[in-house]
Amino acid sequence: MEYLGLSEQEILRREALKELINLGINPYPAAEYKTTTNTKDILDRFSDDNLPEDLKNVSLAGRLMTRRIMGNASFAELQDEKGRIQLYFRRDDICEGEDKTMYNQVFKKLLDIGDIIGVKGFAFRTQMGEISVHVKEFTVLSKSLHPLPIVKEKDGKVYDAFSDPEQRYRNRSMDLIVNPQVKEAFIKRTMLTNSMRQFLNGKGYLEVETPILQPMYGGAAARPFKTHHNTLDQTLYLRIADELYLKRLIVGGFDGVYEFAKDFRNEGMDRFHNPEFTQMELYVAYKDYNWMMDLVEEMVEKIAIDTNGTTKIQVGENIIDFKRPWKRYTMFEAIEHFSGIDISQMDEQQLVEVAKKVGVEVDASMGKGKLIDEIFGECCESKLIQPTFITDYPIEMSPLAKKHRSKEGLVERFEAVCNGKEICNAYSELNDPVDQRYRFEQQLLLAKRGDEEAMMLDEDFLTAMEIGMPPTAGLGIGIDRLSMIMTNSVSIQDVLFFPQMRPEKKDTFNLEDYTALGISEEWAKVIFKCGITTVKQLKEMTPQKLHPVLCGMNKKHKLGLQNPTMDEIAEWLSK
RNA sequence: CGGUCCGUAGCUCAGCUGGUAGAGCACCUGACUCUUAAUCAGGGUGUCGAGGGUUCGAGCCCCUCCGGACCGACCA
Repeated sequence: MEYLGLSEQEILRREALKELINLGINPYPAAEYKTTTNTKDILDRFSDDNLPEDLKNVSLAGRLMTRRIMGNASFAELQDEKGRIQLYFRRDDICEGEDKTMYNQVFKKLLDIGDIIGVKGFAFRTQMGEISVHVKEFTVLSKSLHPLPIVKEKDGKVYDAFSDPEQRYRNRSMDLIVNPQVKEAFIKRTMLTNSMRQFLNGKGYLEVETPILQPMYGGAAARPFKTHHNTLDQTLYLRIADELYLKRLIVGGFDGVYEFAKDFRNEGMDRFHNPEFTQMELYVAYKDYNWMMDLVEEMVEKIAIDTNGTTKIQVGENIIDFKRPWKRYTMFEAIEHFSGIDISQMDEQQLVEVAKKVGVEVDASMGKGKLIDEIFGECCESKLIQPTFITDYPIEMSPLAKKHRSKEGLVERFEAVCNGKEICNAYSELNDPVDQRYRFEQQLLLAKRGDEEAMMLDEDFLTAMEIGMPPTAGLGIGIDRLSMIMTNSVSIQDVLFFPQMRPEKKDTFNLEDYTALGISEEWAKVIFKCGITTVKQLKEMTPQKLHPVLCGMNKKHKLGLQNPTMDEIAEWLSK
């Protein structure tokens, strides 16, 4: 009964599990398995002439990935976190006495690909020249009941790769086991954050944590996820940014704070967007955006070297070079450079004309700033492959950035664009509480015009600013986007372990529906498994049709149930 | 939300003009004490994503739905 719904291979593995237990072998032992080495260590340190002493007696553990059985000797491959190594088993080494069970039964019959075992033995080189471990003793550490995809490789060419994106994302464990390059991308992502953290700590900035559940969302233009706190009987939002909290800490007297923040935006999903994503935000007192540009260049250059050993990164068809200094354009310069149109002196009506000309869909809710941003997006962004700073944005788009020190209508803001996508966003932060209140009020006007993403007015934040915030430079840098570039990934899903997916919809089994017809629990499950998942479907059957189906299932899956008679089935269907 | 494509065995995929579900690997039975995509001899293990329709007959044609990928919209 318990095997119902399982494939042949899964049933066989469960039977092997029982057999192991019958032989007195615990397939899931509790005790620590002491290892002395790992696959990579052996391969690195092996020497034909002068084998290190400790490799003459090794203990290591991992997952069995292939087996090549040749009667009384076998080769297998063991995979651990660091890699793979070949194992050599001989019956008479595994079983010293007359009892050959450990080899003939346990190794040959009861182990499967995917099982986790520990082995003891010695390192050696085979006649064909492959460094291997000659196994003297093995221990089952975890029996695998679910078959793995079988991926074969020869001369660097991979056969039967486990490549279906849906399967891979839904079953990331499997993906990581059989696709080593997937693991590498995630290791690189961690190297990236380690590198960034090290850089920031080295400058003396303090890593902090601020609320993810916020009574009011702000710091970015986006739609939030909304939730509710029962005790407070209050609406809370998952943060879309942590900017407004980090600035309160600057007000509080920390001169450099940063946070690796999971942010949440309730918007579309595509290969550049996941509803939850990671951003690093940094605020440093007494600095401005020019200073911050230098910091970003220095930091990202270091990250490229730390993750890839070079400033030149292959991304798709392009080689992107993060070596300092990066190109810098003002936004107006960039638009003029790529489109030949100088919009720096234009009014809103003229901008509408330009926007239409370059192919932007214009609607009434768009202010001057939005129009300029759209024109930039259309003309420039995708053409900026090498890391480039775009500076001096229109004030309407940037309610938290300080007015430009010399250019009317602009703010001291920059973005770094790379491979056609924004990777960071930074300002000389607005610290004038009067101006900040005015900017929030302008946002409210935009909201009235229909801009769904206009910011809310945050009184608590304004109070903090009224206490007095030092002049401050702020930065937000997209960790997922940067990881995509550093790992040459085409989709954000390749740098998130568990990207958001729609849940698989499965028919739900409702036992009472069946027992109400006088069907036993066992047979109800069988009927459900046959694909008759509703009572309505069941009623449409005839006893003549159903009887052989059920008896067939019973026989095929070795359920050992008493087959129902035709009359019994007729009775179920008649109720 | 719109367009294009996809969903068949544990995995990768084939399946013609509608006519009894196929291959490789995996798996099962057997052989083999240095193999490595091991090999050799046998064995097909499947609600063809779900539901409905057309038809004598549907994996294939039509409709609806579910899930996914890509492009676009939206989203800094």
